[in-house]
Amino acid sequence: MSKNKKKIYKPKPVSGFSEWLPEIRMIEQQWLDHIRRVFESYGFTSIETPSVEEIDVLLAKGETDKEIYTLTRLQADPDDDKEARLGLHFDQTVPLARYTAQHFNDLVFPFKRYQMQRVWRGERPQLGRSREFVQCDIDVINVDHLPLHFDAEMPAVIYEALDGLDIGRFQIRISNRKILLGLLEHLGIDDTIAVTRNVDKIEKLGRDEVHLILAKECGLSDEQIIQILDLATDSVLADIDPLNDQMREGLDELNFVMDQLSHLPDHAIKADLSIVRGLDYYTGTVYETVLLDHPEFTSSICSGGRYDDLAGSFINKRLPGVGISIGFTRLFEVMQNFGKVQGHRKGPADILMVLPSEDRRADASETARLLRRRGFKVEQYHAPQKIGKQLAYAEKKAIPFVWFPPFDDDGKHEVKDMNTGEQSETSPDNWTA
RNA sequence: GCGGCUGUAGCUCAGUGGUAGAGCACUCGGUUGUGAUCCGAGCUGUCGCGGGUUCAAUCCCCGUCAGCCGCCCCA
Repeated sequence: MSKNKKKIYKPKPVSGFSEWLPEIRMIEQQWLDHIRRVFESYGFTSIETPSVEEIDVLLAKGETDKEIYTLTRLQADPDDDKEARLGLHFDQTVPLARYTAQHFNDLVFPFKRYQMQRVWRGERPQLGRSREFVQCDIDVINVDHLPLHFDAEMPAVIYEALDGLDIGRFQIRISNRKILLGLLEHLGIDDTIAVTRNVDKIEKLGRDEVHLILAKECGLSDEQIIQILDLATDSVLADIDPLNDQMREGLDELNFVMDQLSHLPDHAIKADLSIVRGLDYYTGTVYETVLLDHPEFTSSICSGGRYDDLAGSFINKRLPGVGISIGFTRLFEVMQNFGKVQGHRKGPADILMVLPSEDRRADASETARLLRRRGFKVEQYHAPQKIGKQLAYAEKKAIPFVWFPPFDDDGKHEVKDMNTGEQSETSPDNWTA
């Protein structure tokens, strides 16, 4: 006898693309449902844009360092460049800009929208950094002018959204780029991107290390650096003297936002001038969020900021906006890694309906329907196997109740609580868990 | 994109220059309508892939791919 082996493709995960077992997925859905409810409670409306955009759209803001996955047909003629070049979106802000410009006449401004979709970046994956991940974005966009109140609404929404998840304490750190940029202007420093990018690393590398980098890479004098680092690490806003109008404006805005958020717990909100975000399209308020109870994970799990003109590349209108984005997959994956996400239920069913025998199937189905109509989630066992087997199935799937319909015409309904082992007579009309 | 480490069963891993093992998981059984424990039996592998050295390679050498970690960047 020869083993007639069929060729099987050994399944393996693709790095940076995660998938969960049913019990974990159930928790992920609960988290997403919660976030969605909070977003909607503030009046944000849902949109969904395609996974792909034209490459030209994705690059409209001149971002070249993002690793974009492109989309081509396997059968495409490699010499045929007439095909539209498509790429998977790497964030939800660029699609939002395109969407807003495209549907400008049909949208109501200020346009408050939320978007919870996957995005793709061709990066090297590691814990908290995937190549495919879900972001939960909220943004508000208005025409010409966007009131500063919205800058304060963002952290308020995010606080509620994150507070409902089991992630321990967290801190939303807020700053305003105008403050540091004003100082750089005052000091006559032009290469603001390099400087801000390094100031952003103060917490990670320490003040001294950043000092060295700024001297070496940006060619700043000790005096300049000390002024910059003093500002970035000074957390008492009232002590800061504005050196020009830009700084004054930034300080006023930041003070206003902090003032509006005074109802939140102290630890959850902090003005932190070292937060500047490496991205240069933010023009005012900026946000970052860290997990206080898990300091070993230092990256931000929720960031964003204000931009003066979202869709300038797509429409001849000035559309200022402010937005913030929960790095959902990052957060979920990291919390899983810390053992904080533990699935118990392997399915949604509350009740497993036992099938006593084939000729009792109609009766079991009817009982199940009755219970479903009363709002219970009921799964029917598929075959009239031994009761022990049916119970073992409920046990494995962690279904909390097992329902025994009558085994014969004179029988009674019984229900068994799988946690306590207790079993008692009942009726599908009035049973409650 | 750069650097370090690692690839053996579905999972966690052990092992040897003479083509492999444990635990867990999975399947079946321990007779009637009741799970978690226990006992018994069974199933599972191109030892990541390609080449080299050797009578002989899962083991040694080279390459390659993949994964993990750090950097870069960021959610």
